[in-house]
Amino acid sequence: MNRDIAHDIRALGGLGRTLANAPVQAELDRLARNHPRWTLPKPLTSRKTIPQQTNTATSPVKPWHKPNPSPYLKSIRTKGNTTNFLGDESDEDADDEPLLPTNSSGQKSSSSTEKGKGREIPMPSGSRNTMQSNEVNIINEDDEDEADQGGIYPLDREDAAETNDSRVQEVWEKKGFEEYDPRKVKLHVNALARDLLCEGFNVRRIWAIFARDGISQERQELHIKDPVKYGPKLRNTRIDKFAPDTKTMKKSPWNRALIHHFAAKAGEIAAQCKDDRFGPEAIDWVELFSDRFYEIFKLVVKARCQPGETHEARVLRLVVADNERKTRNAKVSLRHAKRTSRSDIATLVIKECRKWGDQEGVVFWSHALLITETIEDAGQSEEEDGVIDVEIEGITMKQNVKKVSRLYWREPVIEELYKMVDSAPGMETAIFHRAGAPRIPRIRTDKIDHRPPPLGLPQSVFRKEYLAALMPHELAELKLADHDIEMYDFGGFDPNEHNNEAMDTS
DNA sequence: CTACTCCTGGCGCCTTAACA
DNA sequence: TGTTAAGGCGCCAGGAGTAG
Repeated sequence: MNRDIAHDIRALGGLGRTLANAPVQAELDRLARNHPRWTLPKPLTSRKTIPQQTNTATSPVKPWHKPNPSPYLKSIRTKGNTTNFLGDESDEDADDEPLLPTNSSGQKSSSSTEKGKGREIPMPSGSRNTMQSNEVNIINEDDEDEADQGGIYPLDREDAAETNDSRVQEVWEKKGFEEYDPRKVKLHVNALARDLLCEGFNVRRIWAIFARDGISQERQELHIKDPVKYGPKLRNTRIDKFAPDTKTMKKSPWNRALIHHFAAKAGEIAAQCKDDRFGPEAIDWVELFSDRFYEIFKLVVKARCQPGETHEARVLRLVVADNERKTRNAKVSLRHAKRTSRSDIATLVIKECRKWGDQEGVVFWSHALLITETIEDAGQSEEEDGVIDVEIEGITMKQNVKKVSRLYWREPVIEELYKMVDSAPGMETAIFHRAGAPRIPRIRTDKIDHRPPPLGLPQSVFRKEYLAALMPHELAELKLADHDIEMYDFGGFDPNEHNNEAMDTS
């Protein structure tokens, strides 16, 4: 019987793919329904009726994959409710004053004329590029020999002429059919904007744009005089850096025209998309590009030499800031990974225990799941790299370990619980197929992690001494939840004592 | 109070090394 | 060769802080 289960799960792939299919949300829904039975009377109102069909029980939806639409999607419903008479057409081309009339026409055929126009604009160094407008497609195909797969656009030469001939459009037109997925819309929107920006500034990454040269003063004066002829282009373009701070940079007419030019192109590409990957809602491209450019403006200002700062000091400042950021992100990622994998593990064991008819196992792992999803990412302890001495056949060697710190507000039995949860994949070989690299050993230390707890937690996940030591206003600020979770003392507890026939610990 | 600024958390994707 | 853990990278977005 166990062999069948093992085969069944291994057929899905390795542990990673197994965890990906853990129906955590479905189990949580079940807990929301069932769990209070043990400690509370039945709720007065049977609120959501959750179907106990198997399709929801096997749905891989995870609670941390909350529906999180892009902030640049304008919901049709809310818009219709509030200000429908203010004009729904404002999404594409209502921003007329800084917008270039050339691209608002939205014609693909106009690109050749714009291109011709682009060539006659005096460029500081790009006059050498005498590419014919007819040949652009051919040249592009030569350039794109490797780019059609991953959407990577080959970089132009440093001195290439600016042009409105965007290759992004062709690439996105060639993308295959994709089903409409509300959760993917944001990814597509962001990806299109990213492609346009990287192509426009001839960089591989958006963050590199800040290091590009700025647009010249003369060109900006020309732009003021004739915005149509001398406006920003889509490719090999520049930003206006003549500003002391981000605010002025944002107000620059050139930069605003740039934002609207990119936004219009993105809207055009999205409108011509053959499938529904961009969804039915209007996309506020101007807002999106404004935000992206604002990031670039910040980098431009931050990367400048501060008064009295040497070049070396500036480089050091940027490197240090970057490293700090990386360290922060690493910790955040780690806590999230801990939480998701623990919830996945608990959910999968629940599933198997149910198959085995192991009711105690279901209860145990339901508790683990409930705890984990209650305290979420913030309730996971941090780790830091460390080295310990281990003795192997009388020889001392260094071994890399992870030193796990201790959350100062968390109820200590949760740590005992997590010790068991973390060891489960190693013991439950029938469920978890462990191939590949072994985990780095975890050493629990007494180092205290003083991150504050998240708000709205139930009282029992806190260490009692922590709560007792709080000032009344501090306690109120925790906004403790109305409900509570039954806690169990796992100190010295062996979960496998009771159900050896179900747990394959050998 | 609103609008803007920007810090920090979140997350998808990738690479690398170790192992079955 | 395929799978895993682990870490890094790059981009994105929520929301706290602050100026007006």
